Amino acid sequence: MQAAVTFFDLDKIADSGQCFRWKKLGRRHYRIPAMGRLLTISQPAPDLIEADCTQEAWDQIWQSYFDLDTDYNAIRDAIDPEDHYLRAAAHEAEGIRILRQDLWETMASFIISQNNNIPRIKAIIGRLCGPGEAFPSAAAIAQDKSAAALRQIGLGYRAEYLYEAAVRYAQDGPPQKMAYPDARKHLMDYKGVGGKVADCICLFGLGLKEAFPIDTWIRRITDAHYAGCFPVERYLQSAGVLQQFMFYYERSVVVAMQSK
DNA sequence: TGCCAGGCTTCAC
DNA sequence: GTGAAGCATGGC
Repeated sequence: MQAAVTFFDLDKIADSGQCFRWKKLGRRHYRIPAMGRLLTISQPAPDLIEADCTQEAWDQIWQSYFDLDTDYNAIRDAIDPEDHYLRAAAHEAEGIRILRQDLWETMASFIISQNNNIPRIKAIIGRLCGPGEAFPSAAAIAQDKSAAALRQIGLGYRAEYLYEAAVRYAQDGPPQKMAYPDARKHLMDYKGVGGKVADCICLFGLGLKEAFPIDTWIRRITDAHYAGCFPVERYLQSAGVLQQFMFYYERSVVVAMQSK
């Protein structure tokens, strides 16, 4: 099927550090294992996508996954006109959307992400999934794995965190729908989930855009451009989107510098 | 070799 | 509540 899109760039989303299992097939062309399915999608023109799913599946699953009901142009246009750094970041990051990903996969992935780099996160998650390309459920990890087995695929000290989280999540099931402050608090009750990882889970797994994850990159940005404190109160329902723009922008600048 | 990576827990104060 | 040490691993 085909669909019209706006503010959408597959390559930028893939390179924005929120998803770790997209497989690049070519320019703006990916195989995406997500939501218990496998989608092949390409973007032959900026405002057009082609995907190998039915219209019904697109409407019911992928439209939500890509957050196509949110007006990202409006978010960009609401940026403080005096904030030149943020405006530049939003311009460079045009097309990035916050994916609404499976909650358990997001939780597990960002537990693995702590004090880690993106290529290695991808490699570990690849070994965790194995050849089947399906992300193991919490119950599957709780039953079939052990902390020692997780260490063997490179999780390091995070192995215990992931194993304990799997056991608990398999037992309790996903949390009830909660507002952002409660959801964040609930997630931080998991061992190995601190403020930053909880915010990533809120943002990418629960669609709570108030969440504003502060990692080493965002810390550097806020220190350099915002006197250590980004004005989240100005952007209540979109702070997480802007965080993602800045994260992408800063990293793209550094990568461009390194390749010179 | 030392530093860094989408940080967190623990412990001292 | 804040601050520092320790934590696995691999790339640079």
